[in-house]
Amino acid sequence: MNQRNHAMTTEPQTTLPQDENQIITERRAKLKAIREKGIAFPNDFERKHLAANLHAEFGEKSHEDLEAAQIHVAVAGRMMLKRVMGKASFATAQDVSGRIQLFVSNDNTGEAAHAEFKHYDLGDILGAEGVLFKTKTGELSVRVTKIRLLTKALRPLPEKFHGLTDQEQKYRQRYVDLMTNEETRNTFLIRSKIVQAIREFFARHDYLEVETPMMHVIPGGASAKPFVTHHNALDMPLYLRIAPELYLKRLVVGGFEKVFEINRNFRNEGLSTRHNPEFTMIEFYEAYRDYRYLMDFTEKLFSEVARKVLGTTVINYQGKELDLGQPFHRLTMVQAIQKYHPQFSDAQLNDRDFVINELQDLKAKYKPEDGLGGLQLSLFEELAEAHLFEPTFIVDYPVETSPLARASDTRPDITERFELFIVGREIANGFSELNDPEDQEARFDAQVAAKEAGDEEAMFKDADYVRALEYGLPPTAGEGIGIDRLVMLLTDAASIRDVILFPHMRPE
RNA sequence: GGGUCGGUAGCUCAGCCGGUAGAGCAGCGGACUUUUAAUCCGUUGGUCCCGAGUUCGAAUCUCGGCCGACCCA
Repeated sequence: MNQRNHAMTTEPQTTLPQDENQIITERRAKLKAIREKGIAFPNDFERKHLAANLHAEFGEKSHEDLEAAQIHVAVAGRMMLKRVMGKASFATAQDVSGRIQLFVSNDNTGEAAHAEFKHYDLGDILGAEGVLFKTKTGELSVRVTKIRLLTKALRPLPEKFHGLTDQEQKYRQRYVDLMTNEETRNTFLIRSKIVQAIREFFARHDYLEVETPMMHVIPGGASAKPFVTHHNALDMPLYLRIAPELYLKRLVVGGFEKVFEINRNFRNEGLSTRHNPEFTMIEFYEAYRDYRYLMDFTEKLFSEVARKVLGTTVINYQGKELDLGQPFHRLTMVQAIQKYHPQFSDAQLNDRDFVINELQDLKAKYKPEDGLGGLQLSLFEELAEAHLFEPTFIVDYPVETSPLARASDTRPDITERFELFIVGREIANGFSELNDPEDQEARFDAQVAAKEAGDEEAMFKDADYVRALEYGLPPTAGEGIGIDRLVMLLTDAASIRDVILFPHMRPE
């Protein structure tokens, strides 16, 4: 019965425009001929060598040394370039590590095999065996004795010199982008190294890596609109998580005193060069620490990751230089506003009416019901945020916009919270955690009231989370870092889509 | 949501003061045994994003729409 239900649901499907063309037709005919001769997609070629390893090991050897050594190799890869010259040909094969040149000739490969090779197309995947040698110009190459077509490519590669440049196609058909653009491959190699370096950092600090639910009954831990899905068996709505925060802190309650999770969050918001609906965050929590410790810890993390991945802490972002190895600036919101707008006095920026006036003059978005802190935050976002190019911690966030953060002991209207801005973008958010269950419950109630008053991004009340706090959360500090934005910074990427393999796109 | 730019051959792009579409690469055929985006000769290939309007005639001008990139909110 359930199966019937499933069968009756509409299956998502994609239909691509009819795009057969002369080239594809030609290649289909070639494939048909290959099928008629035998196995068209063989899987018995034994690849023994990678291009980059061969260059590293034998690239410096002389022509004579190579001839004397007679090094037999078996390489495989996609044919990216092809130069046919009658009785001999050159081809460039690309594997995961790089490229190696193949020399195919009547003399070494045989006339029949060479004749067949001439009909191979750019993009085809080849396997070749032969002996290493150096060409006249000194390029390490394989003098091919055997060559086979392993996979016929039916679709042509983009133009060989410019590669794929159309941004939309680079995102939609990332596989084509990856096979043609070294820069794209490099971006995602760096991304992988960044994540690896982060894991190493946390492992060395004795953190436990955990996985908490992606599907939440109550979406919590951030102020954002969630995606909704439906659980059939339980017949109830579920929300894709907007943050793992509340679950990670439950783990600290349970006694895992240092935890982190690197995974996706989902926020049902617009798309931009800085926003993708699913994005990767690391969140981490450590007991018996506060937000000041986190700031120092974050500086260490960023400079270590940069040094490991790029070999330096000095990075160039969109033509401007910054150093992740220097201590980051630390400013309050008011100080940050004054840094770029010194005409405002402390008295003015602490005058509610004055701030509202400024916001109105700037035609800025703000919530009129906000207290001074919330209004200052709106003004900060309007006047200062985009200018914070060098790493800067902004501190003293108002209680009303920080419902999970511990309030200051000296100023009850602000929290022990910071956000880190680099190149004008928010990249991290951390605070001393609110571990007073009664205060937390009151803050949730205030959020619920705001939601009922129409604030779609206000938080839901999570009663079990309050119950967990009632068992006792030790004093704890926690932080989230946007991995995509960090990768943008370290790969000099202008758009978040450039650092996400398959960014969200409107369906074709 | 607003602004700017763009959508022409498989790819990279010309053509856009209206006269019915071009180059390079890729493909196909030919020459060429050390090329490097090989070169040379020949050649196939188009829903000029979609729709409407203006006009004798629209890739080109006008309007509407779709899609994308960038900037702004």
